[in-house]
Amino acid sequence: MPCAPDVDGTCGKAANVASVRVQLEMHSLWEQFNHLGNEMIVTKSGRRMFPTFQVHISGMDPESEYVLLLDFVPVDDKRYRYAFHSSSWLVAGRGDASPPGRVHFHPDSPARGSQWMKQTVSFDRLKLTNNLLDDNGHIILNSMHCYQPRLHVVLVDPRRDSHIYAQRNFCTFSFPETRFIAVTAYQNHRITRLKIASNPFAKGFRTADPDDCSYLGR
Amino acid sequence: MPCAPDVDGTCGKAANVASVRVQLEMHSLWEQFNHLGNEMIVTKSGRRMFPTFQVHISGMDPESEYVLLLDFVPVDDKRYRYAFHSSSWLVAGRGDASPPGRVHFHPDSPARGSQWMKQTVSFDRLKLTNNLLDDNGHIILNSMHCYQPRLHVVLVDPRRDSHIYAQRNFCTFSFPETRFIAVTAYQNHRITRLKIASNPFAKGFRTADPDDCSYLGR
DNA sequence: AAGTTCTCACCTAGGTGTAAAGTT
DNA sequence: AACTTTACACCTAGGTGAGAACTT
Repeated sequence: MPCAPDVDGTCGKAANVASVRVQLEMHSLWEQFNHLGNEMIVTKSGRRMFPTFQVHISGMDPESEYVLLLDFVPVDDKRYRYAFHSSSWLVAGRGDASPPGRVHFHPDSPARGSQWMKQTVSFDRLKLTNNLLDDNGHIILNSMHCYQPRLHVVLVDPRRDSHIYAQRNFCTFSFPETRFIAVTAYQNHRITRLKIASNPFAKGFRTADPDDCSYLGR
Repeated sequence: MPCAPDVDGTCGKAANVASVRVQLEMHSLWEQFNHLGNEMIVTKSGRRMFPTFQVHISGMDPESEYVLLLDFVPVDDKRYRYAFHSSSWLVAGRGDASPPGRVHFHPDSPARGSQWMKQTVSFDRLKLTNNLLDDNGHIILNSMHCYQPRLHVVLVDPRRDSHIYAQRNFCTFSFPETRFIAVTAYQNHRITRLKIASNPFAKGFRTADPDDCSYLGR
């Protein structure tokens, strides 16, 4: 289902951002992870997300330039722990201090609307880290905290003093099914199994167990 | 040795292109290949160059934006063939019709001078093909013809009507030691041996022969 | 005979979870 | 006890020239 922008950017210009629509790719895979309580590994050197955050975009002005970026907002101010006996996440106290807030610019930015719209936009170069001192430009997250990824679409306004209008030139998209808890090691074994079953790079850990293929939904 | 631009772009602007200097990386490796008569494989699906065309750039305005691109000019209007008995290239007649002229934009283009200058700029994504109908954007060359790669540095002028000044906004760099003959299979066995000795992806063909390491120059 | 295409084993480069070891 | 780090085997993805097969 397409997602309408959280911020309405209606204004009189030929190219604005109000008509932009964004659809999450691999929606049903995200739903399966979200249903189990999704986890994403963070490491010192940085770890990719899986599933990858990928979207299909429509409604851009083909000739105008846009910048796409992703950030991660804490869902709450809590620290979590996993209760193995009940297979569930419990609140373990107040959240730790937020690490330096960073954004990940899609490496193709800036690009024209026609470029963004003609194929799936994939944020597969993005990496998550728990290293507060990271200087590779990775996204820094607190382990055992819950995060919501957000996509921002920014119209590059060629006019001088465009900062005056900047508030009208971007919109934000948030897909609740992409929420996850950052971890240094997987807690829920069902998450581990679904990652192994669906991530091509983990094929070496697959068994002949047909349950491993259940994510195919067929 | 830095290479001064072929085209002098002196003009009164704060940022121009006349002061740009470009230095070829892996110069001594290029020299060794050039000394033997360099060959580059072309295939239907596209083949990387080796050595890779890499440069170090200085003299740009850090704040201005530049586009970098590579093209390949025929050195002459001749077709060559390799004489195995004399281990040398001979003229085999007039050159074939030139394929569609293409340029390869460096994928980071456009970028600010500070970005281009802070590390080696590598054209390792560029691929050479002999397929006249290629639609992957690869550089199309005639096999058994000789080519000279050229680097163009284009200043992105933010002023309106910048096309009026466009002729002053680019310069071209040409390194004679990067010249080569396009082939579908290597002709000179010494070129083959030097490629195997110096290209990490050909390590599987290396023997214990110490000659294979001669390119190290030690 | 000369040049091109194709498949292949062998690499580089780097993304996986595992299990043991380390840390607090 | 709870969490993090590290080395590792096993993958994906794709860049090599060899050599056989194919084309003209």
